[in-house]
Amino acid sequence: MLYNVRQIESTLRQRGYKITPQRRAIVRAITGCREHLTPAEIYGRVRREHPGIGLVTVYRTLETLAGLGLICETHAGGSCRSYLVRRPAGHHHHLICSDCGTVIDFTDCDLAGLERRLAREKRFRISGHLLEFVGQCRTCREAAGI
Amino acid sequence: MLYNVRQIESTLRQRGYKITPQRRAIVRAITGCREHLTPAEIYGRVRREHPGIGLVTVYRTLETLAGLGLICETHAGGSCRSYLVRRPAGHHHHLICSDCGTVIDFTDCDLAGLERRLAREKRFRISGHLLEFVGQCRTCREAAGI
DNA sequence: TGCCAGATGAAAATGATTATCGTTTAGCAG
DNA sequence: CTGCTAAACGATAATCATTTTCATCTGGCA
Ligand SMILES: [Mn+2]
Ligand SMILES: [Mn+2]
Ligand SMILES: [Zn+2]
Ligand SMILES: [Zn+2]
Repeated sequence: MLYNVRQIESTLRQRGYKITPQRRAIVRAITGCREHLTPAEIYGRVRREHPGIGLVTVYRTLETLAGLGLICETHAGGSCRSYLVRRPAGHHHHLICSDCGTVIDFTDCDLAGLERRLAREKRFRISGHLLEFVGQCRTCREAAGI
Repeated sequence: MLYNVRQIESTLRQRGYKITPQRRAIVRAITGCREHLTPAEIYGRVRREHPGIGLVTVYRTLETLAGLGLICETHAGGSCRSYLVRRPAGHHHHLICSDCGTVIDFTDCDLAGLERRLAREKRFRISGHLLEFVGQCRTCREAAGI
Protein backbone atom coordinates (compact mmCIF):
# COMPACT_ATOMS: atom_id res chain seq x y z
CA MET A 1 0.00 0.00 0.00
CA LEU A 2 2.79 2.45 0.85
CA TYR A 3 6.25 2.39 -0.65
CA ASN A 4 8.69 0.41 1.46
CA VAL A 5 12.44 0.63 1.99
CA ARG A 6 13.21 -1.90 -0.73
CA GLN A 7 11.12 -0.13 -3.37
CA ILE A 8 12.55 3.24 -2.50
CA GLU A 9 16.17 2.09 -2.59
CA SER A 10 15.53 0.28 -5.82
CA THR A 11 14.13 3.42 -7.42
CA LEU A 12 17.07 5.47 -6.20
CA ARG A 13 19.50 2.94 -7.69
CA GLN A 14 17.63 2.82 -10.98
CA ARG A 15 17.78 6.58 -11.29
CA GLY A 16 21.50 6.63 -10.68
CA TYR A 17 21.46 7.88 -7.11
CA LYS A 18 24.00 6.39 -4.75
CA ILE A 19 22.83 4.42 -1.76
CA THR A 20 24.57 6.02 1.17
CA PRO A 21 24.18 5.21 4.86
CA GLN A 22 22.66 8.64 5.33
CA ARG A 23 19.99 8.07 2.69
CA ARG A 24 19.29 4.62 4.08
CA ALA A 25 18.77 6.09 7.53
CA ILE A 26 16.47 8.81 6.26
CA VAL A 27 14.40 6.37 4.23
CA ARG A 28 14.12 4.07 7.23
CA ALA A 29 12.99 6.92 9.44
CA ILE A 30 10.23 7.94 7.04
CA THR A 31 8.95 4.50 6.18
CA GLY A 32 8.98 3.58 9.86
CA CYS A 33 6.38 6.20 10.65
CA ARG A 34 2.82 6.53 9.44
CA GLU A 35 2.55 10.17 10.44
CA HIS A 36 3.79 13.31 8.84
CA LEU A 37 7.26 14.31 9.94
CA THR A 38 8.93 17.67 9.54
CA PRO A 39 12.51 17.83 8.30
CA ALA A 40 13.59 18.68 11.83
CA GLU A 41 11.76 15.66 13.25
CA ILE A 42 13.30 13.39 10.65
CA TYR A 43 16.71 14.86 11.47
CA GLY A 44 16.11 14.12 15.14
CA ARG A 45 15.18 10.51 14.49
CA VAL A 46 17.98 9.86 12.06
CA ARG A 47 20.51 11.33 14.44
CA ARG A 48 19.73 8.73 17.06
CA GLU A 49 21.04 6.00 14.76
CA HIS A 50 23.45 8.12 12.78
CA PRO A 51 24.92 10.99 14.82
CA GLY A 52 27.01 13.30 12.74
CA ILE A 53 24.55 13.44 9.88
CA GLY A 54 23.94 16.98 8.69
CA LEU A 55 20.55 18.64 8.61
CA VAL A 56 21.43 19.76 5.11
CA THR A 57 21.63 16.15 4.00
CA VAL A 58 18.15 15.57 5.36
CA TYR A 59 16.80 18.48 3.33
CA ARG A 60 18.60 17.33 0.21
CA THR A 61 17.41 13.76 0.52
CA LEU A 62 13.82 14.79 1.17
CA GLU A 63 13.90 16.93 -1.94
CA THR A 64 15.23 14.02 -3.97
CA LEU A 65 12.68 11.54 -2.65
CA ALA A 66 9.81 13.97 -3.19
CA GLY A 67 11.06 14.68 -6.70
CA LEU A 68 10.91 10.97 -7.44
CA GLY A 69 7.38 10.84 -6.07
CA LEU A 70 8.36 8.42 -3.33
CA ILE A 71 7.32 10.62 -0.46
CA CYS A 72 4.63 13.22 -0.21
CA GLU A 73 5.37 16.79 0.75
CA THR A 74 2.61 18.56 2.63
CA HIS A 75 2.32 22.12 3.73
CA ALA A 76 0.19 22.94 6.70
CA GLY A 77 0.14 25.26 9.65
CA GLY A 78 2.92 25.38 12.21
CA SER A 79 6.31 24.29 10.96
CA CYS A 80 4.63 24.19 7.61
CA ARG A 81 6.50 21.55 5.70
CA SER A 82 6.20 17.84 6.41
CA TYR A 83 6.69 14.53 4.70
CA LEU A 84 4.99 11.17 4.59
CA VAL A 85 5.70 8.00 2.65
CA ARG A 86 3.61 8.07 -0.43
CA ARG A 87 1.15 5.54 -1.64
CA PRO A 88 1.76 4.69 -5.29
CA ALA A 89 -1.35 6.51 -6.48
CA GLY A 90 -0.89 10.25 -6.20
CA HIS A 91 -3.46 11.11 -3.63
CA HIS A 92 -3.78 11.72 0.04
CA HIS A 93 -6.70 12.02 2.35
CA HIS A 94 -6.66 13.31 5.86
CA LEU A 95 -8.95 13.95 8.73
CA ILE A 96 -7.36 16.64 10.84
CA CYS A 97 -8.34 17.60 14.36
CA SER A 98 -8.15 21.35 14.65
CA ASP A 99 -7.72 21.08 18.42
CA CYS A 100 -4.99 18.52 18.97
CA GLY A 101 -3.56 18.27 15.47
CA THR A 102 -4.09 14.53 15.11
CA VAL A 103 -4.06 13.42 11.49
CA ILE A 104 -6.01 10.33 10.45
CA ASP A 105 -5.50 8.86 7.02
CA PHE A 106 -8.45 7.50 5.14
CA THR A 107 -8.19 5.56 1.96
CA ASP A 108 -11.19 5.87 -0.27
CA CYS A 109 -12.52 8.77 -2.21
CA ASP A 110 -14.30 9.13 -5.47
CA LEU A 111 -12.92 12.17 -7.20
CA ALA A 112 -12.08 10.72 -10.60
CA GLY A 113 -15.12 12.29 -12.27
CA LEU A 114 -14.50 15.71 -10.77
CA GLU A 115 -10.82 15.45 -11.64
CA ARG A 116 -11.57 14.73 -15.29
CA ARG A 117 -14.01 17.59 -15.51
CA LEU A 118 -11.61 20.08 -13.95
CA ALA A 119 -8.75 18.92 -16.16
CA ARG A 120 -10.89 19.60 -19.20
CA GLU A 121 -12.42 22.91 -18.08
CA LYS A 122 -9.33 24.49 -16.55
CA ARG A 123 -6.81 22.91 -18.93
CA PHE A 124 -4.83 21.43 -16.09
CA ARG A 125 -2.84 18.23 -16.23
CA ILE A 126 -3.70 16.95 -12.78
CA SER A 127 -1.16 14.76 -11.06
CA GLY A 128 -2.61 14.29 -7.63
CA HIS A 129 -4.89 15.61 -5.02
CA LEU A 130 -5.17 16.35 -1.37
CA LEU A 131 -8.48 16.05 0.42
CA GLU A 132 -8.59 17.19 4.01
CA PHE A 133 -11.54 17.29 6.33
CA VAL A 134 -11.02 19.50 9.34
CA GLY A 135 -12.90 19.06 12.54
CA GLN A 136 -12.76 17.85 16.07
CA CYS A 137 -11.75 14.32 16.94
CA ARG A 138 -13.72 12.22 19.36
CA THR A 139 -11.27 12.74 22.21
CA CYS A 140 -11.20 16.49 21.89
CA ARG A 141 -14.95 16.70 21.51
CA GLU A 142 -15.42 14.74 24.73
CA ALA A 143 -12.72 16.76 26.50
CA ALA A 144 -14.57 19.91 25.54
CA GLY A 145 -17.58 18.43 27.28
CA ILE A 146 -19.90 18.44 24.31
CA MET B 1 -20.36 34.75 -2.46
CA LEU B 2 -17.12 35.98 -0.91
CA TYR B 3 -16.92 38.29 2.09
CA ASN B 4 -16.67 41.93 1.10
CA VAL B 5 -15.12 44.96 2.73
CA ARG B 6 -18.34 45.96 4.49
CA GLN B 7 -18.92 42.52 6.02
CA ILE B 8 -15.34 42.23 7.14
CA GLU B 9 -15.24 45.65 8.78
CA SER B 10 -18.57 44.99 10.42
CA THR B 11 -17.29 41.74 11.91
CA LEU B 12 -14.16 43.45 13.17
CA ARG B 13 -16.23 46.15 14.82
CA GLN B 14 -18.60 43.64 16.38
CA ARG B 15 -15.72 41.74 17.89
CA GLY B 16 -14.25 44.87 19.41
CA TYR B 17 -11.40 45.39 16.99
CA LYS B 18 -10.62 48.94 16.01
CA ILE B 19 -10.96 50.02 12.42
CA THR B 20 -7.65 51.58 11.57
CA PRO B 21 -6.52 52.94 8.20
CA GLN B 22 -3.94 50.14 8.07
CA ARG B 23 -6.57 47.45 8.55
CA ARG B 24 -8.82 49.10 6.00
CA ALA B 25 -6.00 49.09 3.46
CA ILE B 26 -5.15 45.46 4.08
CA VAL B 27 -8.77 44.37 3.82
CA ARG B 28 -9.14 46.33 0.60
CA ALA B 29 -6.04 44.71 -0.86
CA ILE B 30 -7.28 41.21 -0.13
CA THR B 31 -10.87 41.65 -1.20
CA GLY B 32 -9.68 43.40 -4.35
CA CYS B 33 -7.95 40.27 -5.57
CA ARG B 34 -9.35 36.88 -6.40
CA GLU B 35 -5.99 35.16 -6.20
CA HIS B 36 -3.96 34.05 -3.27
CA LEU B 37 -1.55 36.64 -1.99
CA THR B 38 1.44 36.11 0.25
CA PRO B 39 1.97 38.45 3.20
CA ALA B 40 4.82 40.06 1.26
CA GLU B 41 2.59 40.62 -1.77
CA ILE B 42 -0.11 42.12 0.38
CA TYR B 43 2.48 44.34 2.02
CA GLY B 44 3.63 45.49 -1.42
CA ARG B 45 0.11 46.36 -2.52
CA VAL B 46 -0.86 48.10 0.69
CA ARG B 47 2.30 50.15 0.63
CA ARG B 48 1.35 51.75 -2.66
CA GLU B 49 -1.64 53.40 -0.99
CA HIS B 50 -0.27 53.56 2.50
CA PRO B 51 3.52 53.98 2.58
CA GLY B 52 4.91 53.74 6.04
CA ILE B 53 2.82 50.73 7.02
CA GLY B 54 4.86 48.05 8.73
CA LEU B 55 5.14 44.49 7.48
CA VAL B 56 4.49 43.43 11.05
CA THR B 57 1.08 45.04 10.90
CA VAL B 58 0.30 43.04 7.80
CA TYR B 59 1.16 39.82 9.59
CA ARG B 60 -0.84 40.78 12.64
CA THR B 61 -3.90 41.75 10.65
CA LEU B 62 -3.79 38.59 8.54
CA GLU B 63 -3.67 36.50 11.68
CA THR B 64 -6.65 38.37 13.09
CA LEU B 65 -8.72 38.05 9.93
CA ALA B 66 -7.89 34.36 9.57
CA GLY B 67 -8.77 33.81 13.21
CA LEU B 68 -12.18 35.33 12.57
CA GLY B 69 -12.62 33.05 9.57
CA LEU B 70 -12.85 35.98 7.19
CA ILE B 71 -9.89 34.98 5.06
CA CYS B 72 -8.48 31.61 4.26
CA GLU B 73 -4.87 30.70 4.96
CA THR B 74 -3.31 28.27 2.54
CA HIS B 75 0.06 26.60 2.61
CA ALA B 76 1.67 25.53 -0.61
CA GLY B 77 5.09 25.29 -2.15
CA GLY B 78 7.30 28.31 -2.63
CA SER B 79 6.71 31.14 -0.22
CA CYS B 80 4.38 28.71 1.47
CA ARG B 81 1.83 30.88 3.15
CA SER B 82 -0.87 32.78 1.29
CA TYR B 83 -4.28 34.26 1.90
CA LEU B 84 -7.56 34.58 0.06
CA VAL B 85 -10.88 36.09 0.99
CA ARG B 86 -13.07 33.37 2.34
CA ARG B 87 -16.49 32.29 1.24
CA PRO B 88 -18.93 31.98 4.16
CA ALA B 89 -19.33 28.19 3.92
CA GLY B 90 -16.43 26.29 5.42
CA HIS B 91 -14.92 24.77 2.36
CA HIS B 92 -12.32 25.56 -0.19
CA HIS B 93 -11.30 24.04 -3.45
CA HIS B 94 -8.14 24.77 -5.31
CA LEU B 95 -6.33 23.82 -8.43
CA ILE B 96 -2.65 24.45 -7.82
CA CYS B 97 0.06 24.54 -10.45
CA SER B 98 3.12 22.86 -9.00
CA ASP B 99 5.37 24.76 -11.41
CA CYS B 100 4.33 28.39 -11.16
CA GLY B 101 2.22 28.29 -8.01
CA THR B 102 -0.94 29.68 -9.60
CA VAL B 103 -4.01 28.88 -7.56
CA ILE B 104 -7.40 28.59 -9.25
CA ASP B 105 -10.54 28.43 -7.18
CA PHE B 106 -13.36 26.17 -8.22
CA THR B 107 -16.73 26.16 -6.62
CA ASP B 108 -18.51 22.87 -6.78
CA CYS B 109 -17.79 19.60 -5.10
CA ASP B 110 -19.92 16.80 -3.86
CA LEU B 111 -18.42 15.58 -0.66
CA ALA B 112 -21.44 15.61 1.61
CA GLY B 113 -21.91 11.82 1.46
CA LEU B 114 -18.26 11.10 2.13
CA GLU B 115 -18.25 13.66 4.92
CA ARG B 116 -21.19 12.03 6.66
CA ARG B 117 -19.67 8.59 6.38
CA LEU B 118 -16.31 9.74 7.78
CA ALA B 119 -17.96 11.61 10.62
CA ARG B 120 -19.74 8.44 11.62
CA GLU B 121 -16.86 5.99 11.16
CA LYS B 122 -14.08 8.09 12.65
CA ARG B 123 -16.22 9.86 15.23
CA PHE B 124 -15.21 13.28 13.95
CA ARG B 125 -17.30 16.40 14.07
CA ILE B 126 -16.33 17.79 10.69
CA SER B 127 -16.43 21.55 10.26
CA GLY B 128 -14.96 22.08 6.84
CA HIS B 129 -12.81 20.68 4.14
CA LEU B 130 -10.04 21.52 1.75
CA LEU B 131 -9.83 19.87 -1.61
CA GLU B 132 -6.76 20.59 -3.68
CA PHE B 133 -5.84 19.18 -7.04
CA VAL B 134 -2.19 19.60 -7.90
CA GLY B 135 -0.89 19.60 -11.41
CA GLN B 136 0.45 21.67 -14.21
CA CYS B 137 -1.47 24.62 -15.58
CA ARG B 138 -1.95 25.16 -19.26
CA THR B 139 0.73 27.85 -19.51
CA CYS B 140 3.38 25.81 -17.75
CA ARG B 141 2.52 22.70 -19.74
CA GLU B 142 2.96 24.62 -22.96
CA ALA B 143 6.14 26.30 -21.72
CA ALA B 144 7.54 22.88 -20.94
CA GLY B 145 6.90 22.02 -24.58
CA ILE B 146 4.60 19.12 -23.95
C1' DT C 1 42.58 -1.19 -5.96
C1' DG C 2 42.08 3.46 -7.66
C1' DC C 3 39.35 6.92 -9.65
C1' DC C 4 35.95 10.52 -9.68
C1' DA C 5 31.15 12.21 -10.08
C1' DG C 6 28.19 12.58 -6.86
C1' DA C 7 27.33 13.02 -1.93
C1' DT C 8 28.30 14.97 2.51
C1' DG C 9 28.79 18.37 6.40
C1' DA C 10 30.41 22.80 8.52
C1' DA C 11 29.56 27.31 8.19
C1' DA C 12 27.57 31.29 6.46
C1' DA C 13 23.81 33.55 3.93
C1' DT C 14 19.18 34.28 3.10
C1' DG C 15 14.32 34.80 3.88
C1' DA C 16 10.20 34.45 6.46
C1' DT C 17 8.00 34.98 10.71
C1' DT C 18 7.76 36.43 15.57
C1' DA C 19 8.95 39.01 19.83
C1' DT C 20 10.02 43.44 22.12
C1' DC C 21 9.17 47.88 23.31
C1' DG C 22 8.49 52.74 23.08
C1' DT C 23 5.15 55.71 20.50
C1' DT C 24 0.73 56.67 18.43
C1' DT C 25 -4.24 56.58 17.91
C1' DA C 26 -9.36 54.89 17.59
C1' DG C 27 -13.11 55.00 20.13
C1' DC C 28 -15.45 56.43 23.88
C1' DA C 29 -16.69 59.02 28.28
C1' DG C 30 -17.15 63.33 30.17
C1' DC D 1 -15.28 69.06 21.50
C1' DT D 2 -11.39 67.62 24.80
C1' DG D 3 -8.88 64.00 27.36
C1' DC D 4 -8.08 59.21 28.53
C1' DT D 5 -6.66 54.56 27.78
C1' DA D 6 -6.51 50.10 25.90
C1' DA D 7 -5.47 48.68 21.62
C1' DA D 8 -2.74 49.10 17.60
C1' DC D 9 1.36 50.60 15.29
C1' DG D 10 6.21 50.48 13.46
C1' DA D 11 11.32 50.16 14.12
C1' DT D 12 14.35 46.99 15.47
C1' DA D 13 16.16 42.80 16.93
C1' DA D 14 15.62 37.91 17.58
C1' DT D 15 14.36 33.50 16.01
C1' DC D 16 13.63 29.79 12.98
C1' DA D 17 13.54 27.32 8.60
C1' DT D 18 15.70 26.74 4.42
C1' DT D 19 19.37 27.43 0.90
C1' DT D 20 24.03 28.34 -0.68
C1' DT D 21 28.90 27.62 -0.68
C1' DC D 22 32.84 25.09 -0.66
C1' DA D 23 36.30 21.91 0.89
C1' DT D 24 36.34 17.00 1.88
C1' DC D 25 34.81 12.30 1.51
C1' DT D 26 33.05 7.94 -0.54
C1' DG D 27 29.88 4.52 -3.29
C1' DG D 28 30.07 2.17 -7.25
C1' DC D 29 32.34 0.99 -11.10
C1' DA D 30 36.51 0.14 -14.37
MN1 LIG E 1 -8.23 10.39 -3.51
MN1 LIG F 1 -16.63 21.64 -0.92
ZN1 LIG G 1 -8.23 16.11 18.66
ZN1 LIG H 1 1.67 27.04 -13.88
